Amino acid sequence: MGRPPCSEKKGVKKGPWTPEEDIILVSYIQEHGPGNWRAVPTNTGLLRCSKSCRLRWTNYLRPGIKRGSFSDQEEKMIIHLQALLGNRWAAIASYLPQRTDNDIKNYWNTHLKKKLSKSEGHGVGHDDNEHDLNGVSSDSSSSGAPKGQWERALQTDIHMAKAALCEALCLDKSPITTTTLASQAPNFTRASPVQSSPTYASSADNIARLLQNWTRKSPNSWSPEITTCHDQYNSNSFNNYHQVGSTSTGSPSSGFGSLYNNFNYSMNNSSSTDVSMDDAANFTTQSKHDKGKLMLQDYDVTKPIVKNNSSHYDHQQVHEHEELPPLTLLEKWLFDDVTMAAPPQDDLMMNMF
DNA sequence: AACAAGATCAACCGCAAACCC
DNA sequence: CGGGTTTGCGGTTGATCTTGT
Repeated sequence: MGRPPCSEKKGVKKGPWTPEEDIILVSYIQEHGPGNWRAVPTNTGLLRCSKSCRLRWTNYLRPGIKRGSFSDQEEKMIIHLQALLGNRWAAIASYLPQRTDNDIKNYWNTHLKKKLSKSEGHGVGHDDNEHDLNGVSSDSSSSGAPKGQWERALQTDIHMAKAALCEALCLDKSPITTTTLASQAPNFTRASPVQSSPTYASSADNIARLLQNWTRKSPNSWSPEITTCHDQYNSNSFNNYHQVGSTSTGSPSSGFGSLYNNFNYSMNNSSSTDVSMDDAANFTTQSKHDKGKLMLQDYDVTKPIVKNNSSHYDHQQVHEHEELPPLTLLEKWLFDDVTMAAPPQDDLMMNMF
């Protein structure tokens, strides 16, 4: 008999998070940093399981998350990467640091799958299995996929891991991070003011924005380099949040005001700082067991390809360079529209080295 | 205006890997 | 090394929103 879901525990709440809960969680993380999720419900009094807290943070409250509709470039990247990596959303998300794996997964399932199946032509009698534009199974690990495809996907992973390592070790080369990756895409703007998602998502986004500078307050914060995007974050952010919170939940809790002041502090002290895409890309979480040491984690672009191939790749070694590995060739390929219809061949990937 | 169907997406669940003792 | 705990990931669900009739 397995462990029962945490939500089955007595007094554990399920369902959508309220703005009040978000504030509590954010406030706690602002103080202690993410990690040690098990302690979060206990220490905050939130009636949520640790898992739920972590999910809420990583998917919605974490700074640097972009919400709203996907740009064409993002869409193409996802299609490319999905073809390359299969349904490894976390790996794909690491190339789009502003997007969460959940977001990408949803977008794939709701938009791209249909789009691709349409573009594939009008029912040449293909089955329900998803295929990318190139006819490669979208789920390279699925049992139905031919062995060759699975091996190919694995080999590609290894190649890309090698590329990342190789380039990371090239100190004389100026690194190209997701910053440049993103900057090549005209529509890759941070936190687009035009939010397609209506109420709650945008309110969570506002909290995330407010958090951009929270590390300034937290001496023990795990990511001291994170700075704030002051140009976009004005007090309206919180006001919007407040409004939304009020409408969606009736009325905010009494503790809301003091928390607001708390966040306002951050905003008012953010005027001299700037944020870049690098900040989002470098946004790492501290291992609960490695306090004080930056660790490569989910949203670090050095990690994606090797996530499941750690034996091929020395994370620490790369990290010591304090720079993200360049992805020049991949970028070139990913943003090359011409190659949309032509998958990367093994020999092409091999030529990277 | 009311209802149904479809679309969207936040959140949950289960599993596996990572981690610690 | 083994067992227990924690974390991360991907698949899935279900509530809510949107669109069509």
